[in-house]
Amino acid sequence: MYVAMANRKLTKPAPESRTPDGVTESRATSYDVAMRAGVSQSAVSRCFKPGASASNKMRVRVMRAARELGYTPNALARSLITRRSNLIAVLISSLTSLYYPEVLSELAAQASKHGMRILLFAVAHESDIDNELDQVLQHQVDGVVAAVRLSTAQLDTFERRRVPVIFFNRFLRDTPVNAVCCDQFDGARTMVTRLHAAGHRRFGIIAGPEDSVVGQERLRGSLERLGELGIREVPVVPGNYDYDSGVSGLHALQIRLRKLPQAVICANDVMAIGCIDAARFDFNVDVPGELSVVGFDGVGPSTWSSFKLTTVRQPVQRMAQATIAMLMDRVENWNLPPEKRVLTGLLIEGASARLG
Amino acid sequence: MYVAMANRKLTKPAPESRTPDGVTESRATSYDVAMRAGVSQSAVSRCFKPGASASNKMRVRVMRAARELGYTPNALARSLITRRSNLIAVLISSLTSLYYPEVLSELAAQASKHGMRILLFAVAHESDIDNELDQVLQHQVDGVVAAVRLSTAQLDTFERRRVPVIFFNRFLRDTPVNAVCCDQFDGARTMVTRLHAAGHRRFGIIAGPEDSVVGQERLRGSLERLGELGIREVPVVPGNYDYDSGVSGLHALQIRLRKLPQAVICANDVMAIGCIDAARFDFNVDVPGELSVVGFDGVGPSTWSSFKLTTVRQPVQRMAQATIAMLMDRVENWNLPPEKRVLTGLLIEGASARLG
DNA sequence: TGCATAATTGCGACCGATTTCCCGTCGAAA
DNA sequence: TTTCGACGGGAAATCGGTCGCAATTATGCA
Repeated sequence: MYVAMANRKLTKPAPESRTPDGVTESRATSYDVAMRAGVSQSAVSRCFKPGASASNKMRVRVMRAARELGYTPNALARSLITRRSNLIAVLISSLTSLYYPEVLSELAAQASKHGMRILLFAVAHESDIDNELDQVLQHQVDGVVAAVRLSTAQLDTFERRRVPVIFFNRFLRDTPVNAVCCDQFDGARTMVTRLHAAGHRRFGIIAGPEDSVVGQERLRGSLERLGELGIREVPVVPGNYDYDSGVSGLHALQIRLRKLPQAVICANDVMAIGCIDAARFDFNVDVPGELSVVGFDGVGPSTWSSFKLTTVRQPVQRMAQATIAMLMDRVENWNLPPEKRVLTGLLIEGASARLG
Repeated sequence: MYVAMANRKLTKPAPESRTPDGVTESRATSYDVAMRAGVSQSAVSRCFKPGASASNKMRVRVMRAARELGYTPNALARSLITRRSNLIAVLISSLTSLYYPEVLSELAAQASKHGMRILLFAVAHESDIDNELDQVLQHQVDGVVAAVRLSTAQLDTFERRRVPVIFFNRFLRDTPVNAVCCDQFDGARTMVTRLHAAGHRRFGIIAGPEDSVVGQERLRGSLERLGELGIREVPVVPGNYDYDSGVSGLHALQIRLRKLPQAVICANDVMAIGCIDAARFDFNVDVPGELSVVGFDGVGPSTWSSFKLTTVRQPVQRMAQATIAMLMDRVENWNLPPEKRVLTGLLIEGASARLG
């Protein structure tokens, strides 16, 4: 059997931290393990690779030496040569919302199943994105999950470098991209249909930010269906997805209409909750008795007794699963054609709207 | 001037993706940039390092070539040689709570300021931790922020590898560790003092999980102060931090006492909210008129009009800032002694408790 | 027992940077 | 015009792994 690393470059000075007994205080490398086990360095590498050929005898020796030295393979070095970092960049904007943490949590769980880790990029402002994207590229991530807007140019840089990108709940119009979405348009139509069937005629809408594709789809779907049902001139007030804009949204609607509408469609749950609170505490109006309020997302607090929100719940878990699955497919096989997977939301008949 | 990389290993086959004009379809390396700019590879490296010496002339040439090729330095290769990954591992348990996403968001923002990225480890079950820790080590993170429990053994593996660990809002008893905490004990005492001063005498407590140091501190502080004020035999029911256990907690207290207490101290906001809802909808009792309910954390929904929670808000932003600052100090200088930084929570006088 | 075949395992190139060492060049002082 | 120091920038070692190739050993079968 191979005895010692006689041919190891002698120029390498032993680090000071290396103690006489061969147990290093700091990180041990595969060389150290090899030396201690009396095998070659490549043998150590093989022992740590599941499919590789290695005799049982050697495997035992190496593993023992590794344990004694507290050896852990260096993922950086591995990634450098294999060109696989096992890292997924997740680009996310407002982690402070109620919705995204749930998404992130599911993404992390799914990624973990595939042996991937998540490199988090929480972008506070849209302007920061370019800086962050540069970091994404530098870290050689295997793929990207984007829950933020990306320009065509930004998308192109990933395309050129063959880094697959999956959009989560948003996409670029007129560009073939990979995306997993919940069908906001359809969800909004369904919601309107139900409200209309229950007899509501005077509607008000608190929309999402203009730059939110999800919000715009929810708005489009609502307006289209309302139009089909013969209801036009629906007042739409802007919102930015937070509680306060739900509150101020209802006030704005009341001012616009000179009275409250019968039903308010909010572009997300948190605004719907704000709207309910405004109705109850500012206008002293009963929900759903005198006013129906609906939202979108199905976040945790929507089920709280105070709200029992009528909403369209997004199948976050299935969406995350689909996202990671699509991403992994494209990590393995760069050439797969762009694909959009659209899941359907589930209408939750809470108690914040009179549904007949 | 240096003309071409004549001495570059000729064994390296030109990748197929490399097009004649030198613009690669895939990733460009510093060699490619060097070749195009007509300089050595080391020169390229220097141009990308802020402090390095390089003439203006060269800098311009290199940067132009880099731009043309879409070159981005490879962080893996850099980290391998510099032994700095610029990665911080964040170990977090339940991202689905209302509190942790805020923490994560702040940590990410602070880390970004120091040029660090966050490698996210969302541990679903305590049993997964060892697996995840192995991954943490493999990825050569520069430091760890732990918002989960770690055993002494687990902490030791980091210690041995000289990876600094900062605990966030928890710590190991009787072990010198780095930690940033909010003074839960003190916060609880303050809260009790105020409630007592307002005339409350019959208390109930909905505690956190037994394995939550934070929850136990809040409990200890509450009980100690209550004892000092002459109030003993306070009923304590267990909870697990979620809405439902706030609801069931109040029911349990009612059963235990055969009537409702005057004030319920909940180990966190979400349970307090559940408790309020239970009071209102299950017991038809007015909060704070007939029952005072208080929580801890100061999460977003605590300020909603439906709850206006009286709570002790944690200075999350300052805590995150302190955490990252401590971590970076220890990344630069391994030898700094263990330190605990304890910040004080802020009592928010909402409207869920009668405070006199 | 002998030879063909299969299973191990060592060697060395390579991934893409950083950094030290060292030499050539150029400007300034004499 | 000559000398010396500062500065610029090339060569090469290095980080810690992976993997193709070839050599060596083990095994199978007649």
